[in-house]
Amino acid sequence: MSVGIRHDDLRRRNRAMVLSAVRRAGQPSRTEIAATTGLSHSTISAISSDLIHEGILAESKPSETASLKRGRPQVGLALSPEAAAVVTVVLSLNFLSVAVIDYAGQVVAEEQRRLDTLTMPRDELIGECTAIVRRRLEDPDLDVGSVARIAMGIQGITDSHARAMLWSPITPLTDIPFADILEKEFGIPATMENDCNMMAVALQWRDPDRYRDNFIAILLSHGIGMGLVLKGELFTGTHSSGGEFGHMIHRPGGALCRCGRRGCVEAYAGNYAIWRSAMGMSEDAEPVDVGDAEMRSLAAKAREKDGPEREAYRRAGEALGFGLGSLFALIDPAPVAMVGVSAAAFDLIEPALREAIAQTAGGQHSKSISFDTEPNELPLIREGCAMRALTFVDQEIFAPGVQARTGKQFA
Amino acid sequence: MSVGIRHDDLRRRNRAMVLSAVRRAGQPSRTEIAATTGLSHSTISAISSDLIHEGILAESKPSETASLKRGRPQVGLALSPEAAAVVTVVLSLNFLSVAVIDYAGQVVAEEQRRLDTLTMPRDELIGECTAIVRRRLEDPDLDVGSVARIAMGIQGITDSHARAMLWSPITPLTDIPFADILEKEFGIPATMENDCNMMAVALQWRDPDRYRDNFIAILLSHGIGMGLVLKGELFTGTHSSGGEFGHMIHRPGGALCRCGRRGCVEAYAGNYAIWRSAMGMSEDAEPVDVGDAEMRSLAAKAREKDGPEREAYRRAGEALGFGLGSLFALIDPAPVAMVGVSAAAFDLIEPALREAIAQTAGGQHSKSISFDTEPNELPLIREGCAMRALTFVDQEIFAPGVQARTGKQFA
DNA sequence: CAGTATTTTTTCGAGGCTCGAAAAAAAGCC
DNA sequence: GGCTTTTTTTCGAGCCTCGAAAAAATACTG
Repeated sequence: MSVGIRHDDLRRRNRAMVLSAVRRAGQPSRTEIAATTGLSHSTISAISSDLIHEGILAESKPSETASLKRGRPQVGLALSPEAAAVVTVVLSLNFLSVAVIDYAGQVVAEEQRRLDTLTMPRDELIGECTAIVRRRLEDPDLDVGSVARIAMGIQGITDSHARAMLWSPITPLTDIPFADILEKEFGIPATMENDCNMMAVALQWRDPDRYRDNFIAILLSHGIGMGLVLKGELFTGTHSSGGEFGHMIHRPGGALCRCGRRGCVEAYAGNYAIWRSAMGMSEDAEPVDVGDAEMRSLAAKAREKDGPEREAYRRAGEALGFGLGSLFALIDPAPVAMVGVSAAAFDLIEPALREAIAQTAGGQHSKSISFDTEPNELPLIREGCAMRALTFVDQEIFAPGVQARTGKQFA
Repeated sequence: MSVGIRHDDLRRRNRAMVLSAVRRAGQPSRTEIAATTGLSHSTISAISSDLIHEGILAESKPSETASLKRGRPQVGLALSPEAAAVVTVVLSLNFLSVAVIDYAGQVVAEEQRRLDTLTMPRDELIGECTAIVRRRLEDPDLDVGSVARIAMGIQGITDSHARAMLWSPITPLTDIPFADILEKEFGIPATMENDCNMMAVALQWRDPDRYRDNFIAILLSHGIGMGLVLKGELFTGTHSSGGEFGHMIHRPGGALCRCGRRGCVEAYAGNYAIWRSAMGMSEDAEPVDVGDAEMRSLAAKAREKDGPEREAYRRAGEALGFGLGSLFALIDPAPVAMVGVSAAAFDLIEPALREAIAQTAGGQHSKSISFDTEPNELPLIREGCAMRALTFVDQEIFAPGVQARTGKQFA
């Protein structure tokens, strides 16, 4: 049951609102903030004065176009970079990447590392993750505010509380409580996020006009993943991280999927599935890892001439189309972003995909569905993790209950 | 962008919260309301005193068990029946039913009518709907507060603003703006709701323990419909009313569906599909209407001995299972209520359904998924419409901005 | 049966928040 | 340099919620 609004919540929520408006708009003036939040000028003045005194916001020079206008120039408000910092950790197949990001969202330090995730034992994998974070945090050159949050992203299934990796294609290991591990190791609140969800979060910040209330981010990589935003909010399941779009059933009893079941969308559209089909292998053949370079040359071959390679992409498009069609039957069509190495081959996938969608209930407006492609998923995932961590700081650290705020103010 | 909280909103929201607590709990005392809302006793005292003076709430005798306890007995607060009234209109195949309901949720008048919806011309269908409402409203015996809302429910697709019927299986007519028609005719705000969504709303009120945050209501009738509640809120699409579960693709290119496409879940699990299959007709045969009595005797035959009837139900279960499995891959498993005439034959459907789910990604916890059945959909739909209309009154009429409230208070 | 204990509800003053109006500030314009 | 325009701050008023204390209404106890 939702809870009543107490009097103290008022200021707390409006503080969060102001911070959110500044993060979104970049350097809005107090007047602009008043307009977007619907609060009065006096309230915005009071809140921003507080935030400036607390070192969370800073006044910046008026924007360059300001000199054209008549009256008193607007003073832009910006996030104070040194107010806090966050750390992002992205663990993907054979690759680990960490970044330290200031409160204004700028990357101030980073480190990347290749490692063999598929064969690494549990302790070693965890050890690599904590070690790389420790190196960045203990770097004497690092000059940021106190680190307030760690957000880790991983391909696979995470639990619904964003605490643990339950299963991932990058390692045979399961149920690693990364959030707890990082919190215990560094004493900093941490979360474990699903990669596709972070892609969706990043898209929402990168292009809010296109990706606002309802959209879908699909990862076309070794596996097929999905991040779904509905009504402006990330949709995550009640038990696990999010939609297992790749494991919707395309053909009951069909091709063998990495998950062990048959007929999943991924068993037709994952890299290994496209490869398997292009090589003329059986649909029952065990999934194998295919490198990005191989996939790119496969796509080149498919573009060159009609043959089993092109047919493999066509079948991938068909599977994705039926999957999307079923999804659209449930949630109404929405913009789609295709991310990952096979998104670079979307020209080979799109025709069959559109044809399949058109045969489904969700395909009534199939022509109006627009697709965007982004071949490189890692920057998106990192960006999503960063924004996730930063908005947490905005809302939970810098706009807490009154007690905590005054505590900080006079400490 | 979400908007800041203005000072006046505070009281408005807390009033709404109190009304909601009373509607949910029945006859809670002020102390109980304070506990569930988290507001202080003084605030609850002030708000409920207002609401009582405005005639919206009334004190009722303490509950019978009160006499056991020691101190001052709790005074129950109840919704004042005469504070307002709402009207529900449910239009289904060959059947029109209207009820007038008081603010406390009791039916105070009703009328039902058989009519031939499939052949009726547009004007006549609209005319019947407005006429039956007019008769109930103008009945001199009717003794209720002013009617504040009309909620109409219909099987089929409604637009996302709950204003119009876009398409319905009960009539060849399309795009009837019932909400506008009713508003214009009676000067009372009206909405046009989807039947399955209303079933879900009703279930949430009937059994809040079982149907709270995430659950699914599936209508097994001529067509297959779904009402979906996620995070405690009805999920409706952005363009149309809700999930077209029945038109998810079960077998690409498969059996002919009423919608004209092929392979939809409905083309295997709708009454007409079960009938078609049981009678040994082709999967391409045109869908025909099958009466409830025929369906019941079909189910009886299927229970009696193994044969084409039993096989037809088995195939229906398989289609429903794969559809549910795909859905659960996206949203995590949740309790399911099967409603409608074929829900009475769920014993015939369930084994194949569970088997199909177990083969899908959503089926990991398939044994834990629980099904409930309710053969009669009409009472549920009406109840959902009633609650929808009443909660609208709670929130929009009795907890409006400050101006309107004081206006009402002193008028 | 009167006094005490217990629980619910109301009252009352304090503190905090937002708002509107007016004032102050900071420019460009003439 | 005065006037206009726009932004920002200041200030008093009005609400709202809260906590503490008081009042109300009952059961228990000897």
